[in-house]
Amino acid sequence: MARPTKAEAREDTRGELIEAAWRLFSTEGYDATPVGAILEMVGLSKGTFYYYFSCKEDILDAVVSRIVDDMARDIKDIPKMEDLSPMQKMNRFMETTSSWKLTHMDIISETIKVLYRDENSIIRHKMNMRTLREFAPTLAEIIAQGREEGTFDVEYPRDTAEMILLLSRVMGDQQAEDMLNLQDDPGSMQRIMRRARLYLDAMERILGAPRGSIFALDDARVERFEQALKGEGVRENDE
Amino acid sequence: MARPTKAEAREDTRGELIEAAWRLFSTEGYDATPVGAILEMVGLSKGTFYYYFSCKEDILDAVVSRIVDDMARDIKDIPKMEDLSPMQKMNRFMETTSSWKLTHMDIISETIKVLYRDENSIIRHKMNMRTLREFAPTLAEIIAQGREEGTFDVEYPRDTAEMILLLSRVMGDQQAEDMLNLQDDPGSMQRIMRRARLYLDAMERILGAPRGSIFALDDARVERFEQALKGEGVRENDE
DNA sequence: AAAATATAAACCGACGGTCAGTATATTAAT
DNA sequence: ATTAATATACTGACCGTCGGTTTATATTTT
Repeated sequence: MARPTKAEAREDTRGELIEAAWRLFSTEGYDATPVGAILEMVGLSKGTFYYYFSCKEDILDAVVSRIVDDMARDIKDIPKMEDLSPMQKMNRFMETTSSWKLTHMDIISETIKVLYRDENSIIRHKMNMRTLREFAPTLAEIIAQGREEGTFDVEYPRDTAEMILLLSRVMGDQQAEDMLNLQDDPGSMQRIMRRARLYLDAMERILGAPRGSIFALDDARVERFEQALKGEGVRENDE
Repeated sequence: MARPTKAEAREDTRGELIEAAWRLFSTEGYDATPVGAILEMVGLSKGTFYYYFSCKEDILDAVVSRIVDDMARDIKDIPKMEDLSPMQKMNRFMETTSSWKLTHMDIISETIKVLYRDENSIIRHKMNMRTLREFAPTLAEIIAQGREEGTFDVEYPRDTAEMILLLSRVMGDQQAEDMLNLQDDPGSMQRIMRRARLYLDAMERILGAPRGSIFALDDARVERFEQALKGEGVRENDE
């Protein structure tokens, strides 16, 4: 009734709470999830929550850190890959971030609906800030390498990196929005693709890279993307 | 004690509520402002609020609409100004949106601190969405005119307009953040300017416009900008 | 006089957060 | 080895606040 015996003790209570919180935040929303629901899910009582976290926002930060840091691991060592040219590293970077989303598409597309509700903009905002902080140095390094080799024509790698990241963020936002309006409007698929190319072109120009050098949207990827969306589109209808 | 007589009746109760709400949201934050505080400010009671608004979020929407629509009025007729070239219209557009911020700088810089707190991202998000919806058609029209005259080299005016708008939004976000760290770091002023130029350059490239054709950041403007910031920087210290 | 309008005020349930307490685990002292 | 002292992990009742509802009531309009 108080501290559990070693046998019945949890191994990673904090982690369990974070996981449960994410499950709830991404299905119900942040405001709509009472702290009590998180505790109910893992079978603990109110007090325990405030033993591990100082307030509700604190566990949101933890949730966001966990997700973003998970993504960050995959890209952190791209600048050190010596068999890749800066341009290839750039593409690898783009691929990795976008394919992370693709791999998690099944989860994400269900989640997007919730995450992109107005009231949940705090979740997106925290993710955005964290993503910027975690990804910008890596991308800046790639850009700096490219500048030294003459592949990119930029003055300030760090600022440019942030701008590229920010651009790809708003692209993601728009695509998410488009995907939500997908079921009825058949032309929206083309709009998504058109926009994606527009953004990719913009990034090329910003980097001063040759036209077509960023190809994160090759045909195979588009194909997979369409499949994922179609699959979801069908599932969408039986609500 | 119930319905006031015609003599003591308010003229625009709803408007008063919206104004009071904005005053509180922008100084205390959205979550941190209880509905009751808005009523207290205008001297009304709970029931009245829910007579004019269906819920708390409803008055936030009203606040946002009022502000954005106010800005939108100044730009809506730019495309029809026949004495201006598309390029000039583009610059006028940029000037108007950025100078709106400048004119309201005294209010804004105090407000920014509140608005840019994580919990208030819902306010920013709603403003962003509304701004995009209200401004994009106008900007798209200007771009389309420029394309026909050969000034701009773009394929999709509407998408490009949205992208430009989105870009200037993230620029604004970054500048706001920079301004918050202004008091201690003296180099941040230069960073703000450097970034602004970076973004303006990026927009030029996206539009396929000649280098230097967008000059929303001329010296006079920079000067005024610096003054406004300095003034605030001083006031900042006596907290 | 009836209906619609504009306001008051008491009230409700849910939620975030606090707190005093409790039982187990661990470490240090004897 | 035993005991004392402290740290850890957790409980659950409780509190204040807040968004929102409901009912009442006085005034205007029709």
